[in-house]
Amino acid sequence: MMVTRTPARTRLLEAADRQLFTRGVQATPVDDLLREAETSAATLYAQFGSKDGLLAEALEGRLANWQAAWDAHIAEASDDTSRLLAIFDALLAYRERGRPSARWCAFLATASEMSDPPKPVRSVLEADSALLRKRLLHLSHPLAGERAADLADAVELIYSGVLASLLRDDPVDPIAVGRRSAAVVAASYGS
Amino acid sequence: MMVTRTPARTRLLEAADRQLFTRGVQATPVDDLLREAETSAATLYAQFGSKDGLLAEALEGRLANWQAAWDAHIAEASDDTSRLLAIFDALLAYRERGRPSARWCAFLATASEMSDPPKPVRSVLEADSALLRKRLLHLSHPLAGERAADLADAVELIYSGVLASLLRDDPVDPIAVGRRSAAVVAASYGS
DNA sequence: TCCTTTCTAAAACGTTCGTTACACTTATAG
DNA sequence: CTATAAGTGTAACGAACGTTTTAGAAAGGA
Repeated sequence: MMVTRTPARTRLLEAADRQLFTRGVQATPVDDLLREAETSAATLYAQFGSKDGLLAEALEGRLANWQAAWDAHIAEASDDTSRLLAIFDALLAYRERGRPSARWCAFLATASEMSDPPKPVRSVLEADSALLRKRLLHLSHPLAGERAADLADAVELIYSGVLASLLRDDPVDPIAVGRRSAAVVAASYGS
Repeated sequence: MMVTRTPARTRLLEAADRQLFTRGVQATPVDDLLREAETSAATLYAQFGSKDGLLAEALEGRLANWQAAWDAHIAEASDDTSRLLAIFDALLAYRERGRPSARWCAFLATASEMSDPPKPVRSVLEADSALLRKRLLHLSHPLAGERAADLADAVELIYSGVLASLLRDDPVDPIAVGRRSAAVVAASYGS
């Protein structure tokens, strides 16, 4: 008799989310994902078509979770500046919650590994960058007016710096450093 | 009769520098390096021991070149602030000069690809991070005094952000954005 | 009961790739 | 000339890995 449990498709996505972005996509063999998900190769290829297909859906899940977390922290913020800086608070909460672990950023890591990603993967990567840029631009407008694009560029760069700093064996907390720097830059637009 | 030409060892290093960091380490087969270097597998393994050995030496070369370029731009700067910001000018010159091309940063890309790099590779990566941190701390001191470490952390993060931004298909010029942001942050320490 | 769908187990295929072995040539030194 | 060392081209090995295949089991609905 088979115990009712979460479907194989979900287990595969969870295993992919946990392994692909910590060990690296190329460094993680399909067999390891199958072992953690306690399923078989046939199921994976029936559900996702390929390893890249599974990767693409795992990235979509990350994007959805991140977008929701960011949303929540924007809603909690009380003034325009903290709404712009909410991205750092969301990142802090996102990483502290044991949720999906990763060495640094699943999207940047994937972009770094695959110089020419297949279409479904590329779409998610572009969607992530687009979301980042669009939201920061929107949040920058009340602070910087016509110069919102410049402020948004600066915050996006600092945010990417926070993520990249996780790759170096840096003792300091990059999220706090990034938030402080972004606050200084944002304040310089408030004249 | 054999024409005297640059030794096979040098050609291999040049080929590695040109291919490993544009296509990715794992994505570049040894055979492609051999083809560009116009040499044979036996020579590579006699000279470098392994593909990772060649990678490590290629990274060492990058580090030496980058250190020299940064040195030169620090020497050219006239005041403390431009000495601290010289890292961005050096990066700009380093990338504009056709020299060694790369998708973003050879060191961060390697760290991202290899979750547990072999010792010689790890050494170069750590040396790069150490050089970055040590120099920025030294250059921050005349500007921020006792708070030099904080300023150095901020500039290092922004610098990493510049590099990471090259991974996104960002239309804006990250080096200029980073230099401006770093200038604002540095100025905030000048009270 | 039969059918359909989903899942499972295991083996095998085909490819790619790092690495090594082998036989041979060239350059330099004694 | 000869001996030694370094370099070269080719081929092959051996392992890892993504993917496919085959055959069968479990579960639910008509």
